Amino acid sequence: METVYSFLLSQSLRRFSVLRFHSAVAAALEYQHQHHPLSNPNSTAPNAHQEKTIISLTKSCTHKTQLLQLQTHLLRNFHFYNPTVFLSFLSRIAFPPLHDLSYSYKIFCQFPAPNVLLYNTMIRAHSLRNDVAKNGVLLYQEMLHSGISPNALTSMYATKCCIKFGSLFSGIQIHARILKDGHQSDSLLLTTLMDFYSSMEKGSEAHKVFDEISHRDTVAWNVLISCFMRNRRTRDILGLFDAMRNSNECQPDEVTCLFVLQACANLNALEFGERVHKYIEEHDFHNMRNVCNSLIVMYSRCGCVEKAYDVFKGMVNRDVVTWSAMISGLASNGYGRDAIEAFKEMQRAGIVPDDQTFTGVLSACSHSGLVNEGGMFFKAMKRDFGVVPNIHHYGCMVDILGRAGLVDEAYDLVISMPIKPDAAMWRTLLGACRIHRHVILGERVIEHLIELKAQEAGDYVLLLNIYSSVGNWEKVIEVRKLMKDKGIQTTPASSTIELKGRVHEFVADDVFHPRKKEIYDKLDEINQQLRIAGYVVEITSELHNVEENSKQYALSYHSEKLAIAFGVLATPPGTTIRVAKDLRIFVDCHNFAKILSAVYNRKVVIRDRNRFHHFQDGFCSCNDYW
DNA sequence: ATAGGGTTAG
Repeated sequence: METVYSFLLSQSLRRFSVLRFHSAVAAALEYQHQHHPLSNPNSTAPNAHQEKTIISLTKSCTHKTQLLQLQTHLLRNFHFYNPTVFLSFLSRIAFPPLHDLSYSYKIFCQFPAPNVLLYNTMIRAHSLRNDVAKNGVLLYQEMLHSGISPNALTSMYATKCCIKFGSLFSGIQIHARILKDGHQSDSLLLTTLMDFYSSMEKGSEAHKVFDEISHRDTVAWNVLISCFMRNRRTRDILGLFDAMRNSNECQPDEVTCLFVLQACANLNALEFGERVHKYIEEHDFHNMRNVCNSLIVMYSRCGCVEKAYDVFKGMVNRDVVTWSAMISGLASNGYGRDAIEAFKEMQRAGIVPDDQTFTGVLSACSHSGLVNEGGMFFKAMKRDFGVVPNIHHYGCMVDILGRAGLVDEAYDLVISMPIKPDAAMWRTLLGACRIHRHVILGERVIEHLIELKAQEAGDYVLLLNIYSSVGNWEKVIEVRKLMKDKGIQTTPASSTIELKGRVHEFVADDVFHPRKKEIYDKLDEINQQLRIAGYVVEITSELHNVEENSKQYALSYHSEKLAIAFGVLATPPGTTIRVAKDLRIFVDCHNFAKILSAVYNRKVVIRDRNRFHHFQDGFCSCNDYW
C-alpha cells in the first residue's frame, strides 16, 4: 500500500498541482479499497486483438455504471493503463453524451504519465462547456508546467476554452505559445484564434491573424465576416463578399450568404442584396429554408416587400420562421391588414404561431393603427396559443395605445404589467407623448428613464420637442440648460443611400462626400421647387440639436434631405429613392419627402428607427404625421 | 495517434 501512495503522490508532485495531489490521494484510497495492487501500469499490455475488443467494448457502453464495471475488469487484467485503452475510455467519459468531467478528471489524475493526447482530450472536453472552460485553461497551463509540449490541437482546444471563459490574457499567452511552437502555418488553428479575438471584440487583431493565414478557405472568410458583424462593421462585409468572389482560393457558401444578407438588411442595400440573391440561385442555395428566410428579411428590411413575397411564394416548406418573417415584413412596411391576413393563412396551413409571430402581428396592429384588433390578439395569444406576453408584446401594446392617443391607458399598462419596463418601453411611451403633445406624462416618463439611469440625448430631445410643440419656451430653455450642465451630447443622426451596390452615408451638414458641391446645389434647387409647391420648413415643432437656434435649424441640411438629394441627382428619373436613417425621421423631412414624391414624381422609401415611410404622389403610408 | 475550425434564419 505504501507503494501505491508514494507512487501516485510523487506523480502528482511532479506534475505540479495541489488539486491533482488531493485527487491522487483519493484515488489511492479507492484502490486500497478495491484491494487492487498497482504494479507497473504497463506490465501487461493487451495484444492487438484484445485492444480492439476493449475499445469496441468501451464504445458500446452507454451508461456510467457499465463503464465502471468495465474499468474494474480492465484494472484486474492490468489493461486499464494501456495508453490506447485509457484514451478511449477517457474520451468516452469526458465527451457527450456522458460528459462527466469530474469523473474523467479523477481517472485522468490516476494515469501515471499523461501524454499530450490525454491532455488534448481533457482540454477539449472542457472547452465544450461554459462553466468548466476555466479548468480547461488551467489544464493547459499545468501541461506546460510539466514540460509536455503542446501540439496544434492543444492550442486550439485551449483557445476554445479561452473563448468560452472569456479570458483575453490567457488567449494572448496561447497565441504567443503558438508562435513559439511554430504552429502559425496551421490555418485551422488560426481560424479558431481569429474567432477568439473576434469574441473578445478585438477586430483588428482578428484581421491581423486573417492576413497571416496562408491558405484562407471559406470558413476563415466566414469567421472574419462574423467578426465584422459583431463589431458593426457592416459596410465592410459587402466588400468582403466581392473580395471573396474575386479570390481564387474559395467561394462564398450559404453561411456567407446568410451573413451578407443580414448586412444588406442592416444597410438598406437592396441592389447588393439582389446580387446576393442571384448568387444564391446560381449556386442552388435557394432550396435552403434558412437562406430563403434571410432573403425575406432582407427584402422586407430594404422596403421591398413585394420581392420578399415573391421569395415567400416560391418556397415549398414554410416554417414558423418563414411566416413570422413575412408577417413582420408586411407589418413594418405598412401592410398591417395583409399581415393579419397572412397570420390567418398561416393557421390554415397548420403552422403553430410562437412568441415572435405575435410580435409581428402586434406590430402590424401598431403600424396600421388597429387598436381593437391589437387588444384582441394580445388577449388571444395566451388564451388560445399559450404564448405568454413578453416585453416585446407589451412594448407593441404600449405603442398601439400610445399612437392612438390613449397615452394614459398606455402608462397604466406599463405600470401594471408583470414585467419590469426597460428603457425602450419608456421611450415608446415618450414618443407617443411627443406625437400627442402630452407634457405632464412626458415629464413623468423622463423621470422613469432617469431612475433607470438610461436617459439618452434623444430622450431629452423628445422632451424638448414636447415642450416646443405646446409653445412652452421657458421649459425648452430649462431642458437645454440641464443638458448642457449634464454634458449630454447629441449624437449626429446619419442617413444612408445605396447606389450601384455602394452605400453612401450622410450626416447633417455633411462635408465628407466627394460630390458634396453637386449635392448641395441639387438640394437648394429641390427646396426652391418644393417651396413653389407649398412646402414650408417647419421650425417650431421639431428641434433636434440643443446647440442650434431656430434660424440655423431652418438653414441646416438634414442628413435624410442630403441623401434624398443625392438620390435625385444620381439616379435616372422615376427610380425609387431608398434612404435609411438610424434615428427617427424629422417631421420636417417627412413633409419634404411627401411633397418631393409628387413634384419629382418619385417613390421615396425612408426607413427610420421605428418603421418604413413609403411616399408616393404626395402621400405617405404611415399614420404618424399628417 | 485525439469527436482539428465558423453559423443570428423571424
